[in-house]
Amino acid sequence: MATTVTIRDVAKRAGVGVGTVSRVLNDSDAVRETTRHKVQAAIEALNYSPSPVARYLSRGKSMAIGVIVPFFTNASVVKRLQGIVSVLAGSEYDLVLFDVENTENRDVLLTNILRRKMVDGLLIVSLRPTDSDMEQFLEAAIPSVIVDASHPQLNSIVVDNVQGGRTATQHLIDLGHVKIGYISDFPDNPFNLSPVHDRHLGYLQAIQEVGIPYRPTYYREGSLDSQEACYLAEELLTLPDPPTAIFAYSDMQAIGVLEAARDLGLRVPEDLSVIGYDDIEAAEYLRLTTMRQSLFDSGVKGAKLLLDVMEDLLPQPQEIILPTELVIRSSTAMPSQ
Amino acid sequence: MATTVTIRDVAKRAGVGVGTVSRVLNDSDAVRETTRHKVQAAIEALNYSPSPVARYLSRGKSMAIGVIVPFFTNASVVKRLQGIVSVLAGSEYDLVLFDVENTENRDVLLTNILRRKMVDGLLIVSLRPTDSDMEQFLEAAIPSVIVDASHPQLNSIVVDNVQGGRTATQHLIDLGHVKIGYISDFPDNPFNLSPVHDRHLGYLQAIQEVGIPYRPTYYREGSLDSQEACYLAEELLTLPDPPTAIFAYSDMQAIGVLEAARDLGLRVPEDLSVIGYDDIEAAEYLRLTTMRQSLFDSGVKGAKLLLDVMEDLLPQPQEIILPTELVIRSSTAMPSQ
DNA sequence: CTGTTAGCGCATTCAC
DNA sequence: GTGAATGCGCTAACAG
Repeated sequence: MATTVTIRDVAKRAGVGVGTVSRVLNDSDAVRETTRHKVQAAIEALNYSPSPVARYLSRGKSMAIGVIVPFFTNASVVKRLQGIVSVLAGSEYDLVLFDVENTENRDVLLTNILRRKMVDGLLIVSLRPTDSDMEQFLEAAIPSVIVDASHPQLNSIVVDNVQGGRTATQHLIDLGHVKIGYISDFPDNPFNLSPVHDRHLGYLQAIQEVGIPYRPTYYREGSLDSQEACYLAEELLTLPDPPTAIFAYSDMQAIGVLEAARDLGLRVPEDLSVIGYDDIEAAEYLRLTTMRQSLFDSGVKGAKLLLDVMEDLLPQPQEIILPTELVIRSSTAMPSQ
Repeated sequence: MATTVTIRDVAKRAGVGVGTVSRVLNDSDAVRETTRHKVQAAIEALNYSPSPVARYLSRGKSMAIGVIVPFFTNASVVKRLQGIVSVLAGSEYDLVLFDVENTENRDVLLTNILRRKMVDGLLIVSLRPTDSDMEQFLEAAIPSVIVDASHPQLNSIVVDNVQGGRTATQHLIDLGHVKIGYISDFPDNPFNLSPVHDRHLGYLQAIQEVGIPYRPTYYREGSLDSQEACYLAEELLTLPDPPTAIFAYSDMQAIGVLEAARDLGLRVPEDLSVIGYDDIEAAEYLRLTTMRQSLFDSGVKGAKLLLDVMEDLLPQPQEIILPTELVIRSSTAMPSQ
């Protein structure tokens, strides 16, 4: 039957004590070769492998890393997660995935994970801990890294979104655009305020730098959803004096803008320039000009940093800033007139 | 300090025994109201929550569901996973994610997961267990469900890929195409043989049904990667007598075909019709005609089935067949001449 | 070097 | 109803 074989069975079979078996399991050096072989033979014979759970209970380590992601349906989040998976798969840690879809959910999750010490390390994607969260963090003392958000007291992997927003807008300006619309994510999104704020700030800085006045009518906000962005873009494009270029907060939204243009019979880039942000895969297929932030790489870097922190317990919170890069494809060009 | 608060602390604080605390934790009915309140107060005061690990050890359940996915970078796999996440997030189970990138990896993983009983249930995506795996499955007796693959002895969620392949090809034929290329995944892919075989079979059936001879030159195979598919499509399209339509095994590959057409200055659908399979999100943006298989839904159904199996221990392996649907967009049309 | 023992935190009998 | 004792499988500290 499937009657679990325990360390005791192995010990008996090998004619040794459980302590010895435990030693060879954790390859302690203090075991005679002959004994080690006997034990290993017994392990083979019994087809034994130790229970990670019991090990955890006894040792206080779960050998698991928790990954908290918001809106797992979001393309850029998935891309970051892929980076995380790629490094964790090669580690000895299991990856426990938590999806956060709303704020209540979020709080409960964080509290449980932290209090119960369910994991040895925590990777938080695109979510900024509140100040009250921080107490729990400090209390739980679980090594953590935030990807795409930051907190002074926590390790984080970020990009300079102000700069990114500036560069994107600057690209449009360089092309000769003056009437530049901006489609944003909700800035009061309870999850991850800074990137949406920063990117918009970059946009503002760029236009103000060259003396383009800010036109509130050119600003729209909605969720990270191409449908909704499409709708917002149509609003912008049917204005009496519509923008000749639109900067979208994310590629998903830029895709919505592209659809709006198509629906309205506008050619891109002849009649309308569109620039996105992220460089998700679809951006390439659609030949969308965008600000690339190394999504996958942010996951890789975050996971590696976490692993480091878990080993050395680096005392100082690190903040790694990843570069951002303008990728010019075929969705931006000079305004037609 | 972060000194974990245990059930014992709660018991002491409430002036009761640990047994009683345990009872209210698992809301056993056999507890007096007043006592229950005392205990709950203590729990609140101490900010206590039980350790899932200890609970597991004592009860034999890990409260975790393992999800094994191959090539986590694959868009359709991600989509299925999203469906799984959406239902598991609402359950009391944690989701432990395992990524399989090669066959050795795969075997080790499966063995470990099964032998160690790390999880209470297992969801396997797009991977078919070998016969030798099956021994382990039966031995471990862990409730399992396979999504997008099947095995007579295991629960599974599948689509009829032969039918899907037929329908896709038939659509091209109905449009008037005769010279129909096919770009496949590797059929000797060690992971998931049947869909790639089945879909091609559907293609063959469809053309033979109407008397179109099979032309081996119109067949190419490569990985599920748009780059590679692009290359293969260029081979097809630069043939002396090139196909007027191409059926790609997956949308990702169809996207590669689209790129090849663009590189070659071919208009889609005027000069070339392209049909994909899956209906991933990008397919919509690109207005790609494709065979939709409800990726997300397959994850949802799989997770739900697993949950059911874990509760009732349905003895009979279920096989749920999901429908497939032709989605006509703008990448297919009549051949130009 | 190696056997024995005492927990890890909780669920579960078993008496009271 | 409720408290005390036992065990889940393993590690670690302690003798020998």
